[in-house]
Amino acid sequence: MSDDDKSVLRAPRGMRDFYPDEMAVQNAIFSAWQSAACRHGFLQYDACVVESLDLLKRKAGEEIEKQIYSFQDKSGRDLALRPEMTPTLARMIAAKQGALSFPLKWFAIAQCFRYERTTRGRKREHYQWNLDIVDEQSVSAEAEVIATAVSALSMLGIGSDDAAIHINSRALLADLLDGSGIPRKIHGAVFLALDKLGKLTDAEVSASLESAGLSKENVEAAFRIMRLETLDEARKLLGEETESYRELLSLFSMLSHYKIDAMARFDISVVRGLGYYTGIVFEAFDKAKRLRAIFGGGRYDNLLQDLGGKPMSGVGLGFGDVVIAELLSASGRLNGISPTRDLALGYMEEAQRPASMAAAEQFRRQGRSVDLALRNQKAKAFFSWANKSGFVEAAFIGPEEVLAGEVRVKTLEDRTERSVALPGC
RNA sequence: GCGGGCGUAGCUCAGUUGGUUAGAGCGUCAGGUUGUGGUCCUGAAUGUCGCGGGUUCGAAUCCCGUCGCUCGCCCCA
Repeated sequence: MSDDDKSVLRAPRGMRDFYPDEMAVQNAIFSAWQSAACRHGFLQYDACVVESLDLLKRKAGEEIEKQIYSFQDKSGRDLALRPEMTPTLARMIAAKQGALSFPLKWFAIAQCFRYERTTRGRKREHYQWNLDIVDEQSVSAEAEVIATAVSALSMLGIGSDDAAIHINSRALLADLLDGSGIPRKIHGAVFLALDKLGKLTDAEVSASLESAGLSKENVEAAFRIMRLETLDEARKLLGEETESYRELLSLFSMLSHYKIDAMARFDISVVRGLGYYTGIVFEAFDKAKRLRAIFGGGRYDNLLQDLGGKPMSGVGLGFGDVVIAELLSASGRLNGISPTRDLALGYMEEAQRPASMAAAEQFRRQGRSVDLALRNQKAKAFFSWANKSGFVEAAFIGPEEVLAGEVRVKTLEDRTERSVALPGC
């Protein structure tokens, strides 16, 4: 086979196929997302995967723009595969802002595309669970969104031993920086430095801060802020209880009422890259912090007005399928997940096919999932196949069964059998 | 965009300082006589050794290029 022949057998770079075993895992994740969202009163929506490039560009920086899968349709329209769901959500809400009742709680499971180098935990295509609460000012929105995500994690077997939610507030950071006399213009540089703190040496970080325009005193102040470990320390540095501080305090209190405060912690280093976050931001990580963020999100204030809608404050959360699948796999929680195979039905001779079909139909009316053999086969071959395919039960119909009007249904795991009457033909 | 590692059977990999028809395990399929699976035994199929070029009497092995995969960095969902 030549190179060309082989490459046509592979999915394009960064894109994924889901064979049945992998699809079962994917379904388990989707179903956890879906039922957690429903339990928390979110309504599902969906939208087209293709968006107008113009809409996506409004929100994206130059760097992100290069990573958008864009193309022209045959009439020359500039279109793109959506890199995230939020612009679409904002568009849908802005278009019907007068007709919708707020605050609204919506969720979507959206396939998103990003043209970039693939790495561990990051493909060019992924599914992202999006939770949004729009037009609610209070931190109850943050609490609800976080609690919903935690609920999904717990359905997948991930608890406080495995993951932690790191919470911060951009507003609090801004207050702290203001209080230290660091000009607004260069707050962004400090946000960037926070992200680098573990990766670069302190000397390198302070050098980059200085080159961004911070004075020596500013850099020292920035380091005092970046070293904060608790909310209480932050309050002391602020010298007063700012609104941003009280919001965080209130959020932690709400999380404790949901009994998920064990998973939550204040973490000054969480800033999130996305430009549109304005208030509280959060990210969930595996305990060992070996993987990328499991989910992340925060409060945005300007999203709707940027699209020409009425200003509304919202909270959003994005939870991708790739990292959680890696975490589940690393912690051995995928072992039990495989395609559901209920009852296998086989028959010895072509003559038993009609009776087998009638029996299959009877079981199916009872709501069972029945895989009826497509051709007759030997008993040995049939049971061997049924066993390795992971069926719960198997039944084999030969002349004797048809004559007796009865078939033995065998439970494969313990080899016990029970008799079931065949329907009359 | 920058840097590291790796491409041999469906999968995991051996393959000695270049030397005959390239191997193992797992998996798959078929058999071990009469209609019941996980063990065991026997047998079988499958590779232009990623691709192209070069060096050589001779290349899976050495060199160059290329494509692909992968892991970091940058950035970010």
